[in-house]
Amino acid sequence: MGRRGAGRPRAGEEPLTRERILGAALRLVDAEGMGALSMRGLGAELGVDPMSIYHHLPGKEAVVSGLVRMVYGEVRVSSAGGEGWRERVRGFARAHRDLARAHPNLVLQLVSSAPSGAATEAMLAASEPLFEALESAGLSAREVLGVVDLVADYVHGFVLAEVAVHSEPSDHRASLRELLEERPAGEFPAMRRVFGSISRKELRYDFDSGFESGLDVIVAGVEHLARGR
Amino acid sequence: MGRRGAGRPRAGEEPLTRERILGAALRLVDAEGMGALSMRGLGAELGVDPMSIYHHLPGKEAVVSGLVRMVYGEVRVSSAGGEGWRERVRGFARAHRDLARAHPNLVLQLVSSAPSGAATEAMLAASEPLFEALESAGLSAREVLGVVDLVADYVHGFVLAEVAVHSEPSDHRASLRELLEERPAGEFPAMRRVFGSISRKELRYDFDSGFESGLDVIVAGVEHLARGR
DNA sequence: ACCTGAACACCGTTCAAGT
DNA sequence: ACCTGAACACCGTTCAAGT
Repeated sequence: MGRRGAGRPRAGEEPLTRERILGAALRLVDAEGMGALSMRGLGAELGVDPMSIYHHLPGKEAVVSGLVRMVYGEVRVSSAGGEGWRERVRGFARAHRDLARAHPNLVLQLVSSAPSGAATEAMLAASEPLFEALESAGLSAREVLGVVDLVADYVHGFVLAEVAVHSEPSDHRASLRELLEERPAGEFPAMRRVFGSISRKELRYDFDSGFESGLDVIVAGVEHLARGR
Repeated sequence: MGRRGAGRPRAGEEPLTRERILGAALRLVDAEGMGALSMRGLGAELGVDPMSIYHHLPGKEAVVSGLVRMVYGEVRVSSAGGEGWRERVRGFARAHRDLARAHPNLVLQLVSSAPSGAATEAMLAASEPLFEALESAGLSAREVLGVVDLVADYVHGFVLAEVAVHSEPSDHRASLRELLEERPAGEFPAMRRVFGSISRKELRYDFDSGFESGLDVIVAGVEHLARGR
C-alpha cells in the first residue's frame, strides 16, 4: 500500500527512522487529535506501509510514549538567575503549562505519564531549577519533595481543565451559575452568595490570571512552611 | 447473538434500561479496565445483542459520560457541622480523592470531564460545603472561586499521579534518585542535595501523608489570603 | 416498542514473503 | 536489513428486518 515498492529504500529517499515516525505522529496529533493517530494513518502520513513502523517501534503504545518523551524533552524552564525563589517556582509552573498548551491534544497523555516513569528522564533537567528554588526558600529536603509534587499536581490539574474547557463553547462558570439559578431558592446558599456578589465581567474566566492566583496561594503556603523553621 | 430471541422481553426477565446498562458498564470498567469497555463486550455482559444498547443510549460516548455522571453522583462530602473551615476544605478534597480511588480505572475520564460541563450538575451539591467553608474563612467571592479551582486542580493532579504510580511496581521517587546517581557528579546539585539528605525510609512515598501535606500548604496559603483583608 | 443480525468501514498486530 | 501485504481478531455504528 506504500508509495514505494518492497525492499530497501531507494537512493535519495530518506529512510524511515524513529525520529521521522515520531515527528509525523506529533504533526498528526497536533493537527487532528489523538483519535487520528492510528498505525495505518501514520503509515499513510509517512508514505509507507503501516507495518514498516514496527521495525522501528514495537507498537502503538511505544509511539505514544515516545511522543510524550519527545514533548517533555522540549520543555525549557527560563531560569533567569537573578530572580528570587518565588519567581523561579512560578517559572517552572509556567513552562509546564506552556508545554501542555503547545500540544493540547496530547495533554491527557502528558499528565498521566508524567508521574509514572515514562517521562522522568526527560524532566530531570527541567526539575533542577524547582528543587533549587525551594531549597533556597529555606525548606527541608522532605518539604521540598512535598512541594515539588504539589506544584506538579496543580499544574496537571490546571492544564487538564484548561484544554477540556477550551474545547467547549460555553464558559463553565457561567453555566454553573445558570444551573444554580434553576434550583429552588433555598438550595446552596453559599454558592448563591458567591455567584451573586460577582459581576458578569468578573465571572468570565481568564485562564492566565486563574493560573497565577493559584500559584499565589501555593507560594504563600510555601512561605508559611519556610517561616515555621 | 443475545441469549434471548428478538422482540419484547419475556415476562419475568427484567427489561434493558439505562441504569442496568450503566451498572454493567461500571462493573466491567472496575473489574477489567477501560479497555474492556466495548459495546460488544457490554452486550455480552448484559446477555443482549450489542445493538440493543443503542435504544437506551445514543452511543459509546454516552455510555462513558453516563458512567462519569453516575460516579460523581456517588460523592458524599462528610460535612460534620462543628468543624472549622480548614477541616471542611480538607473533607471536600478527601471525598474527591476517595471517589477516584474507588474507581481507579475511570480516573482519567473523571478528571478530564470534571471541568467541562459533563459532571457539573452531579457535583453541585458536593461543592456547596467547599464554598461555605471558604466563605467563612473570610475570602472574597472572587477569591473563593479561585481557591475552589485550586483545590479541584490539585486533587485531580494528585489522583492522576496516584493511580498511575499504583499501577506500576517501582517507587517513582526511588527511581528518580537512581536516575540521578547514574549522572555525572556535577549535574543537578540541588536535586542531589535533597535526595542525599533524606533517609531511604523517608523516601518511600506515602500517598496519604503526601496528600495531606499538599493540603497543608494550600490551607496555609488560604490563611494568608484571609489575613490580607 | 424493543430487540436482532448482517454489513460497512475501520482498528492493532502476526507472520510469511518479497527485494 | 528493511519493507510489504494478506490475514486474524477485534472495534463502533447504520440499517433493514424481525416479533
